[in-house]
Amino acid sequence: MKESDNFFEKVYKVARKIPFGRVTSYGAIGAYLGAAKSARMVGWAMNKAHNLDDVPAHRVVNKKGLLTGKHHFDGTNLMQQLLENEGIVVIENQIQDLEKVFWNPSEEL
DNA sequence: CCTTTGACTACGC
DNA sequence: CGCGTAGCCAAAG
Repeated sequence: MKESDNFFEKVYKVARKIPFGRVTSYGAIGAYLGAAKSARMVGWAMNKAHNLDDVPAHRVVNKKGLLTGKHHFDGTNLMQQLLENEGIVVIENQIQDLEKVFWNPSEEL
């Protein structure tokens, strides 16, 4: 393993630590990584995460709790189903009670 | 090396 | 309240 991959590596690391039934935002992860303004980079890392099985990308949503990345899963409601499976209420790609299920790595990790 | 992109976020109209 | 634009940053082509 190479620590040089730290950016993506950190993203994967944090993403794997997301507790069951919780979600976080790209910006929150980015902030934890020290790149708060690079929320997109987190998304890019997630894109590579497709190669990895350990990254629960479905637990990572945008700041509004919107399942923006569901199009990258399989094009259907798979992401929503996964979240609902964890006890998260999702309606129209929008996570309900976001504040209850939101997991902030900067505070809880 | 320079240009494009991309699963974001904030602000403005 | 929905859409557009701008700012942001790093990787891929």
